[in-house]
Amino acid sequence: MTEPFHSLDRRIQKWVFKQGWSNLRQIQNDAIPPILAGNQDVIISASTASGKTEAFFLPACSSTIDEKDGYSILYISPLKALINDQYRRLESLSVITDINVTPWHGDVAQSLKTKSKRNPSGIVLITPESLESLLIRNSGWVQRSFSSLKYIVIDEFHAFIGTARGQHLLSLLNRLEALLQEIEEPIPRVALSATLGNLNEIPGVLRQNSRMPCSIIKESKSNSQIRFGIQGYIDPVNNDQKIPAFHRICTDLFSLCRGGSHLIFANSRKRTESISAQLSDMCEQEVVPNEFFPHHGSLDKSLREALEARLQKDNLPTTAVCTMTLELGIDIGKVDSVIQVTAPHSVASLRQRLGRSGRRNTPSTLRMLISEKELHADSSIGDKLRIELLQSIAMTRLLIIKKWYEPADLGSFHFSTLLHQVLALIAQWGGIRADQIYNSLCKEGCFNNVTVEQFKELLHHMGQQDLLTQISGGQLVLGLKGEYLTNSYNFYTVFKTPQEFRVIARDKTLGTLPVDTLILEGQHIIFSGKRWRVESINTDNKTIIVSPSKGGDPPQFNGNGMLVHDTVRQEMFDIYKSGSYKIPIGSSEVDYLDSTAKSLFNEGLEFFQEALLHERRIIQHNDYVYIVSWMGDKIVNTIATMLIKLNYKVSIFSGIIEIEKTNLETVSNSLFELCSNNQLTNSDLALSVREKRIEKYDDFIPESLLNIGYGQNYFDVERAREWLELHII
DNA sequence: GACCTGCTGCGGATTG
Repeated sequence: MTEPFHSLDRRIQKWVFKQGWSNLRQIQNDAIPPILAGNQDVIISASTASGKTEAFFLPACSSTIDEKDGYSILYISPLKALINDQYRRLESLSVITDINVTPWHGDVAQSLKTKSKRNPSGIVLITPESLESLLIRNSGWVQRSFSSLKYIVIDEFHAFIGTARGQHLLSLLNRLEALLQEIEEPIPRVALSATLGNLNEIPGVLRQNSRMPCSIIKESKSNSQIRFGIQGYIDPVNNDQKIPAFHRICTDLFSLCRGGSHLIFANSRKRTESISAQLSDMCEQEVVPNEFFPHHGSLDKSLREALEARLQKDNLPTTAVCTMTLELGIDIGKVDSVIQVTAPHSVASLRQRLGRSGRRNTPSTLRMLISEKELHADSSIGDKLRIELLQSIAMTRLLIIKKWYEPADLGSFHFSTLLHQVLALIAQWGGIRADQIYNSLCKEGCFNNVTVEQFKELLHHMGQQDLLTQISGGQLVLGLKGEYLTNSYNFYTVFKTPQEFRVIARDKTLGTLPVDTLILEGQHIIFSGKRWRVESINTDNKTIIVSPSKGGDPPQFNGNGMLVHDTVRQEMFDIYKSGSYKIPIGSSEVDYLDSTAKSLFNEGLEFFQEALLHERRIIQHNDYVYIVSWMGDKIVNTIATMLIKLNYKVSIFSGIIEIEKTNLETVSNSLFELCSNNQLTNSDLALSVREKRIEKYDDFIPESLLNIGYGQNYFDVERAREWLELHII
């Protein structure tokens, strides 16, 4: 064992030996000195299953092992399932070291929480929402029982960064630290995370005021091998004659996956259901036991857990057809291969998915199955360019050669979450002055891009809606509406969830469907990878009763789009410009496309060259004008919305802007005028967007702030103008 | 043309 190991407490060393470990991993050794020192924040950045959790807990437990009064370690996780996993893993350590471990989330028995409340000590494993409820309802107890807190550790920190829930978490950390103010030194924050695109910016996210230095511990680059390939499919226009691409994809999936252990990522719950039902049918036709199962967020927990256990046990061949639910940190072991059907949405998520495959001594395997429409006289430019295949190729190259992935977007205002935190602070203290709220949340806190004027406007608007009211002496207290919101069971989460129906078969809950899904009695549906007939729909208790049947289609689940990054579109352009998708390794080139994908690529390339797209960004076809910018969706959205403001009829397909009933000259002149207007801002553009209420409390945000927040998230006027000046004018 | 996450205290019935 190495030098750092010997600085751990003897009881911790004993536990390590009992695990049968002959050595600590590199990140575990590296983490010991800064965590034992206890005078700095630490970011541990490494892939899934690399021993990050132990890297924190070994030194942290070592230095707090004899603390018996109050909690010493606060562990925060985005998932209840992860808390349960960690609790199991810490159990043996807690037996040897006599450190209490308390899981604390909505599913944990009240009795267990009450017991820990009477005698707080050791480690608490909690969700942000449960911590919020403790701060609002029990802040006095929190102040006492966390008064000797030594560490705050956040698991899966990458899952929080840039999101409303992440902003909530940061605000909670600041509020907790403010509550424990008698402690002179701030409490070290430790973030455990998957590798991040902009790692050097993360210390500033973890703590906004830099009151503590931050060490970054990074896993050294692995030399693991990757096998990858892309298979193309042509979806025929005339379905009577030829087999649809979907069926050929399923046939190939069946032969690729049968008998092994695989994950199929299908990008939407609807497609996940279709594919898994089709593969199950094929098992039935071949008279073999079914080994294909769906996994997504609308399926009941019991079904998902059964599948996770089956994947982990490894004794039965199992393929999960899944959404991002199997991208996260839940323990399912490693699989033989990962298959992506349709183009991935981001390189970052593709990377997480790839990390799920590759057993000991075998390379990670990634396959992509991409279908494109057969061309006809009226095919769109996007189809002619074979844009989905091109995006898949670009993402593969960015992941494998350039080792690039999207950095988190850190510029959002999060007004909805700010409003939530204003209410939470007032609820926590009973009454508090406006300047105190501003200082704690904005000036010293994580909403530091919000100005005093914007904050005043928000408070004023909240007052008008009876969310809060000012009493004599200047204190703010909750208004009637504010009382109603904060007393609701639903208040502790900052993210929005739709109303849902429960789907039940033979008294067993299969999962949930959004209330606005169009489902009728007697209809046949696919759900949970099986085929059903809808027997009855009960709107009072929000249930749908189904019975087994044949046939049916999966229901439509709703969702918002996401933004493709500039770098991905630029890579797509570079590939066509250079004319080759191959990856140079040494003096040779790796080809990873099958023959269909290759001919699809050549069709797209041919159109690119014929249309002179290597030098033209704007083209005309009949009375349509197209802008092919090869830029990310923020810039595409900005240019499209600028044109909509000038009353053009505009639509966007995969980053290509289509303008109806016009000509090149007219559009170019308009764009020139737009560029000469230096006054136009992102918020001005947001004015013409109708549906801007996206986050949970957006209904209570004044229109002006809504425009600022939306503009910041979806537009970039400055860079769009730069691009237009360079390429169009 | 997407996905995911989480949440209380109390009253009343039932059981040992």
